[in-house]
Amino acid sequence: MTDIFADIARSTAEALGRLGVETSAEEIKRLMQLPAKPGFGQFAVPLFGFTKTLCQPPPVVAGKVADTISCPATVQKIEAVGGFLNFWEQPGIIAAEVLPKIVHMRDRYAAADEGMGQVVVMDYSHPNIAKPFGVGHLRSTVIGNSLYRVLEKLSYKPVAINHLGDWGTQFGKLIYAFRQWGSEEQLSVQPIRALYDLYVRVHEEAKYNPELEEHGRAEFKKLEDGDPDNRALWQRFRDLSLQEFNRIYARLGVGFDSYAGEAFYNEHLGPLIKRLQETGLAHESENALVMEFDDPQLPAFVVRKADDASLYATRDLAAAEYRYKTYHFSRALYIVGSAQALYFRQLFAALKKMGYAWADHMEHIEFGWVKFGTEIMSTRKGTVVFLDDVIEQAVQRTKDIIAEKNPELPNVDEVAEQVGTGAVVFSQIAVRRNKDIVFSFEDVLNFDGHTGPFLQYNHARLCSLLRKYGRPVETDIDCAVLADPEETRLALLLHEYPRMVQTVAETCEPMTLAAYLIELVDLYSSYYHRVRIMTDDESLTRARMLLSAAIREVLRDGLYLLGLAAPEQM
RNA sequence: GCCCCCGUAGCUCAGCAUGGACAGAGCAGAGGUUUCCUAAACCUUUGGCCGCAGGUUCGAAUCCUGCCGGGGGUACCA
Repeated sequence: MTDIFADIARSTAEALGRLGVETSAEEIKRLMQLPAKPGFGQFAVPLFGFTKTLCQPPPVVAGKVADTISCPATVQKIEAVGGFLNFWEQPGIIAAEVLPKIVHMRDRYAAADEGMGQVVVMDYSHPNIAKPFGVGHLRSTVIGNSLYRVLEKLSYKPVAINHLGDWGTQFGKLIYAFRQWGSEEQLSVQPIRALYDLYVRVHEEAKYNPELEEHGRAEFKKLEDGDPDNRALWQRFRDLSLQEFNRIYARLGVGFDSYAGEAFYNEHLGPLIKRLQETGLAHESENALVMEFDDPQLPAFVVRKADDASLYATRDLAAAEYRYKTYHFSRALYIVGSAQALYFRQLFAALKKMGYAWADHMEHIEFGWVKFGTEIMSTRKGTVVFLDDVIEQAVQRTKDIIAEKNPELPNVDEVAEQVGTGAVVFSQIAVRRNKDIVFSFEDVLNFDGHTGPFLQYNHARLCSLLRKYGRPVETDIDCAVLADPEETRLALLLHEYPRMVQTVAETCEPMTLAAYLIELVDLYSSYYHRVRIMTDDESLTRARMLLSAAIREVLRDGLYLLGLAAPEQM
C-alpha cells in the first residue's frame, strides 16, 4: 500500500537535500502538521528548523524547496508561505488513503505492536477500606482505566493493581471506634454509611481527646501482631467495603487484575526491614528506621515507625519487590495525586539504593486535586462528595432528558446508565492531569457543549445514519467526489488518530485524546448540518457514508479508550 | 526557609513536551435555525495587556531568570 504522506515527506527531504540540508523522510513526516486555519493548505511542513544551516530566512528556504521539489502526481498545489510549505492534494486522495483502511480495520486501526512482550504494572484507584468511594478516587480510577486500554491497544501487557488501603493505623482507630460506638445492626443494614460515620466521629473526637490516637495505635499494633478478634473485624470491614467498590467499578466499566492491597504484603515486611538493617541501607534515628540519600533535596525516608509498626513506605517497598518478581515489568506506573510527588521520589530512590536497576522504570503519574468549590475534599472533615450520589444524579438527569427528547427509546435504563456515567467519567478526563479540577454538579450535569454525552450523542446519530442507509458501506469506491474542504479535513483528522493514541501512551495524558475526539466530532457535526449525507447522487452518497462510517469507528474506539460506553441509540 | 504545581475571555478549560502562520473552544449572555439523515445539535454575535517585569531568538502564551498571587509538600497519615 502506498502512503501519500511518506511519499511527500520523501520528496521534501530530497528537495532539502539538494539544497544542502541533511534530513530524512522520517523527520519531515514527524514535522507534518495540520494547519491552524484553512487557506494554509490541507497539511503543512514547517521548515524553520532548517534555516540555520542554510543561513537564509525561512521564506527563502521554503520558496526554494517549493520551486525544486518533485512531488507525487497526486499533489495539486504547493505554496510557500512564511517558512511553511503548504500542500493541497487532489480531491479525495487523502480520503481514499485513510477511509477504507479504517472501515476494514475497525478497532484495530490504531493498534500497534510497539509494546509486544512488555509488561506495564499500573497502580490506580486504591480506595481506602472503610471510607466511601469519593470523587477524589474517581480521577485516579478513570485515568488509570483509560491508560490501561490505550496500552493494551499498543500491545503492551498492562497489569492493573488495586492497591487497596486496607492496612494502617486508621484501622486501629476504626476498630476502637467500632467497639466504642458501633453496632452489628448498623453494620449489616448500611455498612458503608456505618463505617464512614465511625471514621468521621473518631477523627472528630480525636481533636479533643488525644488518647484516641493512642488507642488507635494500640489496636493497630494488635492487629498487626495477629490478634484474632481484631483480625476478624478487619476482614469484615474489608469484605463489606470491597463489595461496595466492586459495585461502583461495575458501573464505571472498570476492572482489575489484582486486588493485592497493603495488607497483602504483611509477611514481607519483617524480612524486608531486617534486610535493610543488616545491609546498613537503613539506620535507627529517633527510634525509627530511616534511609537517607546522597541527594540533599531528598529528606530521610522512614521505613519503620518508632513503635516498630510498619507504614505506607514499608508496604510500598515490599509491593515493588513483589511486583517485579511476579511480573518482570518494563514499566511501573503509580497513578496517584501530586501531593505525594516527594514521597514517590523517595520511594524510587530507596529502591535504587537497594540496588534495583528497574527502579528507573517506575513513574509517578501525578494529577491535581479534585476540589469542591474552593475546598479540597476531605473524608476526615466529612466534606467528601460520594461518587455514587454523583453517578445517581447524572443517570437521573439522563432519564429526564430521554423522556423529553426520545421517549420511544427502548432500553432507557441501560442507556441512561451509560450516558450518565459517561458524563461523570468525561468530567475527569477532559482536563490536563496536572491541573486541579473544580468539581461542580452544575457542570457535570450539564450535557450541553463539549461533554461526554456530546461525543456519545454523535456516535448514536452516526449509528442511526448507518441504520437508515440500510446497506453495507462500500470501501472500493471513488473518493474524488469528497472534494469539500471539510471532508478533506475530516480525513486528515482521521489519519492523525493512531498517532494520537501513541501520544497518550507516551505522555500518560488521556486528555489529549478527549480533545482530539471533540475536535473531530465538532467538525463532523457542523458538516452534518451543512450537507446531506444521503442524496440522490449514488456515488456521492456512497462516499459520504464511507466517511461517516470511518468517523463512527474512530469515535467508538476513542470512547472505549477513554472509558466511555458508546450506545447506538440515545 | 527550601522544593514542586498552577495563573490564558465573567466561569470552566485547550494551546506550552518538539518556540512559528492573526491566541482557540465550551458554558453563561444576545439573536437565529426543525415539512429534511437523532435540535443532547447547528449558525451568527458579545467578550483577551496569555499574572507582572526582564532575557534568549528573525519570531515567545510556549524556553530562561526574577517577582506577585493561589495550592501542595517538607520523618514516623496515606
